[in-house]
Amino acid sequence: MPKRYWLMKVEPESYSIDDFERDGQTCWEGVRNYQARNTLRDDVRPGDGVLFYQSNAAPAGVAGVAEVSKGGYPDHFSWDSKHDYFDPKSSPDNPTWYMVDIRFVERFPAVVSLAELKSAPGLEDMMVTKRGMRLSIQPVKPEEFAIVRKLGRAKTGPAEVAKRKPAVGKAKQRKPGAKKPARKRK
DNA sequence: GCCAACGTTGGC
DNA sequence: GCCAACGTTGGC
Repeated sequence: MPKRYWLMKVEPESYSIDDFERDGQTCWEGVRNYQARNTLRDDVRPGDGVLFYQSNAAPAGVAGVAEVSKGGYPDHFSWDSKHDYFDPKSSPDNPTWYMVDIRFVERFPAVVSLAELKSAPGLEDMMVTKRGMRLSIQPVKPEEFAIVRKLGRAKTGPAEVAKRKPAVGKAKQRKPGAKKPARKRK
């Protein structure tokens, strides 16, 4: 199976690119939509490329790139009655919902906004640019992925303007850890 | 906060 | 199976 590409939505209020960069890895869970579930369960494979999209944000847009580190597996939060996304229909024997793990790859100096995606040549067919598109995981064409990454890398941001302080001592060691929901329900 | 566009639910 | 009501998503 050739490498595929996806756009995954996250609400930064729940889990932002900052959190992701710090954690290095996260599980992307909380999907409670059948079409998205089928994609996670059947199509998403380790090594696939991911555009990390922040929705409900100002501006909404792609904040960076990730890679799938674990393909679809049952979303155990769905049968945890204390969890926000608990679903009584789902059980370990017969899981209704699936999730995947993603690994942090890169962060753009600034977000590639939805408006930019909509006006960029070559992205006319990207699902996320369509009105009313609510799917939380969307397939992305390899060419589209490349264009978005190029736009993101071409950005300048605070990180480039301000000079970075040279790292001192050893890098902070962080264990990629136990998880935080990708999205949160009020 | 507004509100349009979705997806789901449930009465019939 | 239809479809109205309702809850959610998500840009702005």
